[in-house]
Amino acid sequence: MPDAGAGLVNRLVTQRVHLLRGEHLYRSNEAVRHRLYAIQSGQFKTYHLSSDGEQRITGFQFVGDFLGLDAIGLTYYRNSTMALSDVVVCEFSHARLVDAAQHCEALALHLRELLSKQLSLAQTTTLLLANRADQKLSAFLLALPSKRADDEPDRQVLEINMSRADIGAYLGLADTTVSRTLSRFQRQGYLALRHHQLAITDAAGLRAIASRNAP
Amino acid sequence: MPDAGAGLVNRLVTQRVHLLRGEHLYRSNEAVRHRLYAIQSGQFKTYHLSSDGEQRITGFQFVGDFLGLDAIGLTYYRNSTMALSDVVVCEFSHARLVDAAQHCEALALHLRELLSKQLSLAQTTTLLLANRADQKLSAFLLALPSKRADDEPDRQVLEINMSRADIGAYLGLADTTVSRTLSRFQRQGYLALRHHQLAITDAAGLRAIASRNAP
DNA sequence: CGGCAAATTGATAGCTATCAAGGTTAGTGG
DNA sequence: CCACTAACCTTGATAGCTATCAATTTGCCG
Repeated sequence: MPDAGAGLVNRLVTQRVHLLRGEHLYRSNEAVRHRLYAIQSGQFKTYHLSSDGEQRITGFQFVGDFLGLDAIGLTYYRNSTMALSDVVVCEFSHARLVDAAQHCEALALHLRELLSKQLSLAQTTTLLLANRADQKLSAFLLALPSKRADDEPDRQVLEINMSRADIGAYLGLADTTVSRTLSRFQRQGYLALRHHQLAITDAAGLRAIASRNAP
Repeated sequence: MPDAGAGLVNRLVTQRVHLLRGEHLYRSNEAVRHRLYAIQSGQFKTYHLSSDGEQRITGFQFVGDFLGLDAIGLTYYRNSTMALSDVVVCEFSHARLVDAAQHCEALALHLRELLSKQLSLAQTTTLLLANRADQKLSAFLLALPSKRADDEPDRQVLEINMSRADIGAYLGLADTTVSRTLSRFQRQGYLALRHHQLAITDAAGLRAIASRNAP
């Protein structure tokens, strides 16, 4: 959030919600509670249930991302949002936020830009439609929020709390293909993976894979 | 647009823009003109240019869809928008729209809902990430806006102004695969295709293809 | 420690990208 | 109005990739 009304925004936070790994913030077909949520720590996944019971992952959300923006005009939630790790979110009342925005043009502008940015981002996600598995996966890994290692500039560390099956459902790949490709990336020295910790050791190499059409 | 201020909205239209097939409404990296556009007739495609010059289709837009919503907070456009047929769009000034929304809560609500709906839709597009070509293509065809034939209830007629290559770039398929799959759908009696006119003759069959995971 | 879910890895069949060759459509210029 | 050209579409053959099935291994939680 911008400086323009940090105190104001803090007064709009109705509560801080703690969830454990596996718990839902809301589920599909529940009545919309007209709340917005900002992720303070942890990771989420949002998904639809298809008619045959399969989960279709629509996205992963990280620290700083907002949840609930896509439910603003709705009566029932259209997707389910599950914590992939223990998480903390700030809860806002949408009505009070709108009310405040009426009297603070800076806040209103920020809200519009936030929605527009989310929209732009959701559309860009289409970049994941590359046709080869290594392209999808390298683009996916590079898009994840990561922390640069202090000592090595090209080494980026990040947390992968989602399962291989989740990644596959998101990218349109079988979980075995995700596992295979990650293993191959390790053998080829692009990354190191241990438990839920992933370190990208050759970001330039991954970018090359993600962007090349023909080898 | 809702009844709440139809006259008001009409006064916000700065002009009607006519474009020919192949012309651009705006291009990537152009300065944002702070306009919103509502499609009155025709079809558009929006795309990114990847580093190697390939077009990545981010979406197709049809009558009633809005353009420019994803550029609200930006200085430069992040995608290019091209007319796939002769088109007519209504141009709005974003600033004047925001100004009017300040004094008309119904309009403000409608705008928020519009953005939220677009966001929800952009996320749902992830459904196109199915792993088989016939699933992608059947889901794609069913999502296109169509007119029901008056005489036959199960027959839906729609216009396909985009090329096979465009569809392929959107779904993550080669253009030959799109062509092949469409041909097969015709042989199997799911649809009839002639020039840019497409008729879905067995929507239920296509839905079955789109939703089944294993045959 | 035991049971279970997740991850890895191998073998195989099926699908799709690629390369290549006509055929068709649409748009251009005479 | 017609011929021509370029882009688009279709279709075939082949190689490469991925889904699937299956068997282990690893890690997690009670």
